[in-house]
Amino acid sequence: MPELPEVEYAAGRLRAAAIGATVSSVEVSHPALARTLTLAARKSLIGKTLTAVQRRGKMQLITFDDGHVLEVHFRMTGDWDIGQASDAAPRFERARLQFSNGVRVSLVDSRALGVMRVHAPGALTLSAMGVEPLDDTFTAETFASALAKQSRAIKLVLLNQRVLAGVGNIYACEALWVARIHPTRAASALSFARVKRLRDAVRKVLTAATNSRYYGSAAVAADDVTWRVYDREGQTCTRCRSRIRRITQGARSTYYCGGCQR
DNA sequence: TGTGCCCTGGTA
DNA sequence: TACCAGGGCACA
Repeated sequence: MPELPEVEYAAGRLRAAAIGATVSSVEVSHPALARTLTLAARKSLIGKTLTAVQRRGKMQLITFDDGHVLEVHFRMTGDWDIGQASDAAPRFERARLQFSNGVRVSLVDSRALGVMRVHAPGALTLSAMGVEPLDDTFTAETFASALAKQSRAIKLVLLNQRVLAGVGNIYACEALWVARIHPTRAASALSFARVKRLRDAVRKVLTAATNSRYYGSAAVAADDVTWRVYDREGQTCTRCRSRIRRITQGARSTYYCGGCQR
């Protein structure tokens, strides 16, 4: 599922295909998406030229020459399918942006949980979002300060986009494994040494995924990368040979090693 | 702070 | 055929 590395990769593909191109049509083919990408919103993009694609957390912010911003969140199963106008519609196509240069950008999203919405010039505010984990501003000190205010389990805090923007279930599990931290530990109870280890681990797993040829979780489909703990319930930990366990936190599965994550 | 909802393809 | 997966949000 798309987390920070996968969204960054998708944003890069969109940049390469559509920066400088002008929107000729916007179509929506799923009622759930039409609730946020309304007819008026779709019309507001017609004739506008795409000038930038930025990523903030798991969001893509697509800016047009008049200042309108198209916000896109892939949620669970979203992705871009980029091709030509003449191509057959991809499977699970939920929305389509057609550009005057012939490029077709389709949101494909099997579970249809993805969100697209348009913000008028200057209307978008992102102040509630947490720090970007790959930014230089994400230090052990700032992380420790943020965690000190959180009494909830560290795994749940890692998923909180107001604390850390872009980390999802997979990389949260993986980072906790790398840092050897038990997922149910209260965030505020972590020592500074553990916070530092976790900060480094988050950056390590995200950087590794971003640098991977297959870009993180996309590689799972290609069978080229296996996770250390995620989706490995009952299997053996590659570090200590203990059994990988699965628990539920916040209605999501958490995988961890019962031996080396304390 | 915890739970349920939105969604639907894949899996048991 | 029933259930599971889960990001983000509303609500209790």
